[in-house]
Parts: sequence; C-alpha cells; structure tokens
Amino acid sequence: MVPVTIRDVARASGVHVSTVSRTFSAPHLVNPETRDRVLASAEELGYRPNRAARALITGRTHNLGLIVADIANPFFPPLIKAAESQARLRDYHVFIADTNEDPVVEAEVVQALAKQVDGILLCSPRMSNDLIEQSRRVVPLVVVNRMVDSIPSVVMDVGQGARRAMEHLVELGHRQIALLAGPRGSWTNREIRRAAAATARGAGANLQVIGPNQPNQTAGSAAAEQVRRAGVTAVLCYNDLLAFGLLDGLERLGVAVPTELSVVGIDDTLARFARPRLTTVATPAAAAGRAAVDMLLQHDDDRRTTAQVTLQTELVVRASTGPAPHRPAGPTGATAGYAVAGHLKE
Amino acid sequence: MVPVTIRDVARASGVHVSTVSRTFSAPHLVNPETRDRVLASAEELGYRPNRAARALITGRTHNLGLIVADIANPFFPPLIKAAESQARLRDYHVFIADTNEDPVVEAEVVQALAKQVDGILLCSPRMSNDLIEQSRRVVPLVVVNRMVDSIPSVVMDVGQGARRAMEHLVELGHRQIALLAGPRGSWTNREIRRAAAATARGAGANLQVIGPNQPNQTAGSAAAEQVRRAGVTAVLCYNDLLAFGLLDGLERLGVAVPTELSVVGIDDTLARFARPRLTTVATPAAAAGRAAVDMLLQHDDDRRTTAQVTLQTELVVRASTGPAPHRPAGPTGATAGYAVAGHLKE
DNA sequence: CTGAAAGCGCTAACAA
DNA sequence: TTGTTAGCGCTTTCAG
Repeated sequence: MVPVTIRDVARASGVHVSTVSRTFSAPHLVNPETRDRVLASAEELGYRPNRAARALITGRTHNLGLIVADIANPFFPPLIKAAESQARLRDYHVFIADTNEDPVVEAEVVQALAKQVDGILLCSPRMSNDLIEQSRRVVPLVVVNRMVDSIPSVVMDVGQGARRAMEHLVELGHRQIALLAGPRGSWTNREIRRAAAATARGAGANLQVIGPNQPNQTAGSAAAEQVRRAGVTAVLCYNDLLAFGLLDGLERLGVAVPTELSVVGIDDTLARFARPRLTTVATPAAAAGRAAVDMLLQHDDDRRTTAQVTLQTELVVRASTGPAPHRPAGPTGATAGYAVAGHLKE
Repeated sequence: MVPVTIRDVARASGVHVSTVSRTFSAPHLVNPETRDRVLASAEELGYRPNRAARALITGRTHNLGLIVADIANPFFPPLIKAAESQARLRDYHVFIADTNEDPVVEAEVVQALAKQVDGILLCSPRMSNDLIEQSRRVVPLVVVNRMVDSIPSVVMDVGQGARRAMEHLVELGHRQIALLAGPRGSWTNREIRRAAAATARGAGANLQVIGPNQPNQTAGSAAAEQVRRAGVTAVLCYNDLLAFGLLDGLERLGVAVPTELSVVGIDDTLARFARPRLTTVATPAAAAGRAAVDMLLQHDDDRRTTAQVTLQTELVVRASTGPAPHRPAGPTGATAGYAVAGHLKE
C-alpha cells in the first residue's frame, strides 16, 4: 500500500533513477554488478515497476481487452480462460467486459478500453461491420467469430459444421428440418443459416427457420411448442444452450428425442451434459482464444497484417439424433396425444 | 489510433489544458459556456481522457482485479459477469485472471495486478490466510468464498447448506453417507466438511470423506468406483461439477440414481442440466460478485471497515435423492452384478 | 556504463 | 472562473 517507486530503489542502491529504469527495461545496458545491486534493493523494498507510468511514455500498456457477448454463455469461459492464460504467458494482463449481447454497449466498451490496452479481442460481436471498422481506427482489433474485410479475425468454420450436421440428418432420412436460429447481429448465425439452407436445397430437404432467438436456454425451451407445430422431424440449433432448452421443452411436451424428433446442437459446450447426449458440432473455442491473442500481439510488432484464421469444426454424433420417424412430431402427427404430458411436474 | 490529448482539445477550444481537465474531472468549476465549447471540441476530436495518466496523479486507477481459481468452472461465470457489470456501472474496468487452482500463481497475480488496480476481488482463494493478509498490505482486497480475520469478505453460508442437505438425506433414511470432498486450500470445502460431519454425528449417521478432489467433472467420474465400494447409500458432493461427473461414472457402473444411491450437489450451476436433475444447494454467486464489488468500492472511500457479509444458501430438492435402499450400492450389495454394465458404450 | 534533463497525459495547488 | 506551475513514475535521448 506504501508505493515504492523507482526513486526509492535508486536511493537505496546509490545510483541514478535512469540506471534503475535500465535495469528493468534494458538490463543488457547496465553493468552486471550495478544491476545486481539494484535488483537486490528492488527485491528488498518490494519494488514493482508501475506499468501505467511506463505506458505513458512507451505507448505500450501491456494490457489487452477481451469483449464478449455473455460471460455466462458456456461458449465463452473456455475462450476467456485460454486467452487470458496465453496473454499472461506473454506478460499481458487482460480486461474483461460483458456486453450482454448489446451492440451499443459493445461499441462503448471498445472506446472506453481503447486507451488502456494495446489491443482488443472482440468476440462474437453484435455490432455492424461498419462500426467494427471504425473501432479499428481507435485501437488494434482482432475479431473472433466474424469475418470482416480488412480486419484480422479468427473464425471457426461453422458453415462446414452446419453442413456436416445437415448431411448427417439427411442420411438419417430427415427431409423436414428446422433451424432454431441465433441472435440478429451474429455472423455465426448467418453462416449456419446459409450453409444449412444450401445443404438442404442440395439434398431435396426443406429447411424452416425459427427465430431469431436469444442464445440461451429459456429461448430454446420456449421454442419447443413452435418446433413441434412446425411439422419437422429434426432441428439444428444455433448453439448447445438453445438445444438444451429445446430438449427441456420437448420433454415437457412429451416429445421423445430422438425417436420422434432429432436435435443437433452447435459448440459442444453442454452436449455431454444433456440427456440424451447431444449430437453437436464441436467448435475449438480455446484454440480460437489463443490464436486471437497471438495475432493481436504479433500484429502489434509487424503491423499491416490482416490475417484471417479459420479453425476447423467437427460433427460429434451422440444420442440425440436418429432415423427420421414416418410422421413428424407435430400436433397432427402420431404424438399429438402427448400434449397432456406438458402438465407433468418437474 | 492517433491519440488525441488534452492539449489538442485545449488548442481547438482556445483554453488552457487545465480548463479542459476541469471540464472532465470537476465540471462544476468551469463556466457553462466554456464547458460546452470544450465538450464540443472534445466530441469532435474524439477525445477521451487517458485514465492511466490520470491515475498517475490521483492515485486511483478506476480498475479492479478479479482473480478466480478457474474460469471454466461454471460457478465463476455468473460471479464474473455480475461483478464486471456492477463495476462498469460504477465506471470501473476489471482485469480478469485465472489461477488454475494454483496458490502460487494466485499470489503472483495479486502482486502483478496491484499497481494497476484500486482493489482486488480474490475469489475462492487457494493460498494461505497468511499470504492473503500479506497481500492485503499491498492492495485493498475483498475475499469471496473465504473468511479471513481482519479481511473484508463475502461468503455464502455453505455450512448451513451442507447441514440442510445432510438433514434431507437423513430424513430419507440414509445413515451411511459419503462426502466427495473438494480441493485442498478451499475454505468452502472445510466448511462443508465440518457442517456435514457435525450433522451426521448429531443424527447418528456415519460420514465417510472421499478426497480431496480437484473440483471438476473428471475427478467426479473417477471417484464413482470408490464411492460404490464405500458402502454408502448417499453422497454429498463439494460442487455440481463433481456431482455431475459422479453421476456419469455411476451410470457407467450401472448404479441407479436415486434408487440405489442418492447424490447431492452444491452450487446449483449444472444441476438443472443433469439427469436425473440434481438435488443441490443453491449458492448466490451473482449476488456475491455484486456485493464484493460494492464492498471494495465503498471500502475505498471510508477505509478501516472489515465487513464480513454472509449470503444465504438454499437446498433445492430435485430428482437425484430418494429414500435409502435397504442395502448400499456396493460390490457386496444388491447391485454388485451391474459392474459389467461398465462396458456399455456411451 | 552512468547521469542529467526532458517529457508522456494529466491533475492540483496557487495566483491572477 | 481561468491560467501558471509543478510533478505523478517512468523512459529516453544526450552527454560525459
């Protein structure tokens, strides 16, 4: 709490402050003996360079910003953890900010953090590309889960993942499929939708889009009724959270998974936790976090790079998908009578 | 990226830098008209005060540190989210750090962050009380999930929660109960253990402690065999993650929950996701995060407070607990033959 | 290899 | 109400 400064160390070791400074920021420029003496005093006094003061003159804060849509969404914690760990490995500290899926907050936070960081990881941004490019002029940016022209980015190939998921369903005989869509500003959502629609078209299947939805369990649960009425035999969900909620809602409605309806998630966060275990598309969130940090720090050195990294995704088949039933699980289908099961208590 | 400073604004609005400074840090001390002019120029130039520079002179960074044992542990995200949101509400930014359950990293991170923050939230610390008190001398601290003499803290009454859980089990007829313990340095773990032991003693039940365990799913899964051999009819777990893993392991071993074995979790993070749905002790993590931030910021003003806040917990009975069977689910019990079920594939 | 001096962006007395 | 001045803790020329 008593702040010990460079001056205290200088006094204690009988050298000028600039020598102490050098000892920490350019050790090779100082006589080994002097250095040892300084280091000893520093150690004894418990001196730690003040990074903020240093930043003022060097222009480098050694801080990073990490902006995510919702920390409580299980997709993010592994990404945050990996990014923070990678950053600390390189001696960077990281600011975290949660925007609550709000594009306005997002833009504000970027501005607020800009001066205090050397760069920002913008994860699953909900703001417009224009705004992102504008932000880019204020602070170095790496965008995760979105592709923006001229902005370095790390994305996961969810298009490919969605395609594999659709193919899997088609192979199982499904022809009437629903897509439980994600939130509005989401690039991932658009990718999934595009890929799913294309795959359906190519396979002679019909794709019904339900949404947009907030990517949480509640929304998934709430969509169950709509899904049942849609007359489909399979549902691809924007993420596991939505799929999980849907599973819950379906259980309440008495719709059996996968016998009456197949459900596929995306991101493989909650999939192992679900019963039946979710078939899902695994997305390498931790790897994305690490890659993004590396891009940010490297970009920091040699400027002018605008790399776009795409990480592979993988379909993981578990127990929530099965052969298409003869009739869809709708109110006019074989299972209409089960509606009363909705009154079962938890 | 082109940093606009207070001087640029001063020049643009034809006043001295100190007037610009006042406009932002003490608006009431400046003539409304001048203020408007300054504000206009600032707006136009996109000026934002540099907090680090400000901190250098005021001594207040307007940053907080948030140190947690494991971001990926579902207990923390809601706490982090709430803390960050509360902090930003008060115009504070927050650094996040993950210690990987390592007490050494914990201590290092406190030191590393100290100069850059006005205070640190130490969540579920694994380091010793001594070290915490030492850290306290370097930077204001609020400890979450631990009670340390003379250090402001926010804890949840897990002792009471464990007691209620044990009583619940005893009421269901269980007399041979296991406690699947948590990690070594955890205060929460000690509290649970103490309360569970006391309750067992008072009720004429026997409590077997299994552990310590890392608080993750893998450890829970791995403990299944040991639990089955323990000859108990019920298990109280340090957290939901461990309980979830245990459930998984038990399923593989063919032990039926709750008919053969009752399982109780703690923290209510994954409980709704489990099948059967976990009976658990709900802990108000988000409230704890908010409370801790408030204590830190308030303590910041009027010093010398050492408040200790205790938040209530609540037993939530779901489907993983039931009447005690006549024989425990051990190898010598009724279900020994189910061991072959361990070969079932996922 | 080390010291002296200037200054990063900002605030805080003090004067005017 | 505003300007002047000094200086927060540190780095970085430039001399020596």
